[in-house]
Amino acid sequence: MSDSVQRPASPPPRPKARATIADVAQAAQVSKASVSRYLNGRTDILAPDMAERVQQAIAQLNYRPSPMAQALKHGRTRLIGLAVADVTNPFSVAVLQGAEKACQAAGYLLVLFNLGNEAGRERDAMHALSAYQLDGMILNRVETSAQLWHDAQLHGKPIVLVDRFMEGMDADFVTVDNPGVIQLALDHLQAQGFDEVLLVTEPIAGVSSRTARQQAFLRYLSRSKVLQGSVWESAAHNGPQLQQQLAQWRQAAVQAGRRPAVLAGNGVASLRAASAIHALGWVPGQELGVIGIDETDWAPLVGPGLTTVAQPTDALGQAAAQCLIERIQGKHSPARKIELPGTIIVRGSTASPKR
Amino acid sequence: MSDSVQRPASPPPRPKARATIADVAQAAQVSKASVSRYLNGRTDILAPDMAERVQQAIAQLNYRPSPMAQALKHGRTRLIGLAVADVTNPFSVAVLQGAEKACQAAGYLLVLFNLGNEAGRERDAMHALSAYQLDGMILNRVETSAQLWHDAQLHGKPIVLVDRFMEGMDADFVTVDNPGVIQLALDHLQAQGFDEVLLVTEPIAGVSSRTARQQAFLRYLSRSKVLQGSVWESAAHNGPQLQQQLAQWRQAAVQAGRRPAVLAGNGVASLRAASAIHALGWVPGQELGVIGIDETDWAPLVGPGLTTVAQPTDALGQAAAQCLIERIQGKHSPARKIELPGTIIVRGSTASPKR
DNA sequence: TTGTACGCGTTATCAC
DNA sequence: GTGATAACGCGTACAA
Repeated sequence: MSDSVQRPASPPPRPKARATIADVAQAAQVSKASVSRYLNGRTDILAPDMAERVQQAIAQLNYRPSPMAQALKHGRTRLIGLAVADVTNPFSVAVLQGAEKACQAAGYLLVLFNLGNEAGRERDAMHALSAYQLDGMILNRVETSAQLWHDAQLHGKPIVLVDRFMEGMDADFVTVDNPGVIQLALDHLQAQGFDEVLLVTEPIAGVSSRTARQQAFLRYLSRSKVLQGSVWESAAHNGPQLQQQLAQWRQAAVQAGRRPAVLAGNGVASLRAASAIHALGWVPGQELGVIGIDETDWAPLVGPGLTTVAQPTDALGQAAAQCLIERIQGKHSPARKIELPGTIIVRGSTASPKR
Repeated sequence: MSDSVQRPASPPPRPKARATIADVAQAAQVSKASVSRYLNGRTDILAPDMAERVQQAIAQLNYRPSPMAQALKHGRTRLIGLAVADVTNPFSVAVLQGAEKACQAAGYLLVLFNLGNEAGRERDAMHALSAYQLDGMILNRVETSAQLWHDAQLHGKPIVLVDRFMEGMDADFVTVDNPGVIQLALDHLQAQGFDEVLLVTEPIAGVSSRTARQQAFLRYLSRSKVLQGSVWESAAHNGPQLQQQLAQWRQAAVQAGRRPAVLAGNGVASLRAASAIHALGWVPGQELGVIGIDETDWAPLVGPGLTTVAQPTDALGQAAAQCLIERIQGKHSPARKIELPGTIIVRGSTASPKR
């Protein structure tokens, strides 16, 4: 077992260690301070030949400063956290991509936390924020109660909220223009000749984006002369119930001589609604109109294609990240709310109903 | 503009700093060393009353040791990187979830890198591996040429490959059993009465998983008495071309009195194939059989439902992470290859063709 | 212009 | 048993 001997001396476990600033200094025959200055662009206070030697030593040793050590020194890690409710939701991934771009451009590294819809893991994410000294955090999901994590826990680290707001938190908030999205959808349905709309949404449960869409929906209805509608909350695993509800609702509408359409509140709700419709043997655009918020890969494929209102996910992610980075860099201004418009993509599922 | 004044003094920007081990020591009236011992569970070498005081001080100050400082000390960060070719691919996300579970259970934090199918960003990820002193990395995509990053770059950090292997790298490799998956699919097609199969795959381009599936496909055909087939590589944005190819191929098959089916090589290929079929006005299971590797959200919704062979994504992610963690903890053994089986999910798209 | 010395938060080694 | 102290890699006053 001679290979299990542990030499207690300095470099036993890592065969090839990273080059340090000291190594560079030695190779270039200068002091660590000079190397540091070179790295920080203080070349104006450096003799050209020294800069030259340092430059070569760095290249030769393939040296990169250690962000960890830098973090220890002045509290910044150039790490940004992104906590999403559920990576499984394509919306989250799309926002991630946007945020990633902005972070990369600004020299930050994006760290993903998947909260998996579990409240407890949100606390973990907050702990990680301070433990790993992340410079800031983009938060997509959040317990609906604001009090749970006091700002004191953040140690002054900035936070930007995406998609879901929380009353009583003064943090920047980036979201799609929910009333606008609802209006796009309902204007379109109305123009196509539908007049009875069912909003299928995930359980509202205090989630701000769902509340906002529901309220915009109801407000639109209250002002419309022709549109009527109602709301159905579809929980996780009660597909049959949704299916039954859809059947009853449609029958009543048709018997009343109305033209029914379903509006799905987001991508998940769209999937549930499409599944229920599929299970009933219906075809979107045939027995009823269908429109969904959130564009998805599969929207063009089901039936004659699903009409959707796409969120500007990439822009949302970028805006959130840029917003956060400004805060990190010390911008002091009252909390902002950034609202971006959605875009309608018309397909066959909202073809004008036969009279 | 009085609020734009910058105080250059010490604690202006961060109002509330984290508690340090020194704070705890002072509050508990002991030395930092004792606190450290307490934290590392050396309570057997600690006077009970001291332990008590330290315990209280820690609770009172809400103290947590700084992973960064620990990293500086002994090179481990308890951070694991996961570099995926493309977060947009649901397969990546599913693997991520599995890996996350295992990491969480072992007290590691998973950091996601989205390579966005760009070769350059893979180098960035490798740099981050050493710069942020990640303890290891799970790699999904990799430039097809192995030499590009020499092991020297890793500074002895372990790497585990997922889904895509690279010749000449001795790293652990976790993958679905590709020949088994192909066999499941073709056995099923044959049993249903199909005898002319087109494998639609993303461009092979040296990607090991695609190569493996293609080879297994061809091998199966060469041994089968009834099945014939061919391969079509579908590139990113040439939907029309795929569509045209499908039409020609099917017509030839039918004219020869054969029963055609498409086998899509992964989720992305499934989407492309389904789109082309949709654009041709065909229905899966009607004009031709369709089966896809990778289960997707939308598989049940298109036509009579798409038959798929699901990869054990969660298990793949977990296995990869566990594997890596063993390496991190010093396990020395020759590089392993872990192969997990797939599962077939039969739906209407592979209904027996009418004679 | 350049080098020396110290501190960031931890842990490990040594004396006490 | 316990406490001072030296490192880890880096930035930066301060001294030269």
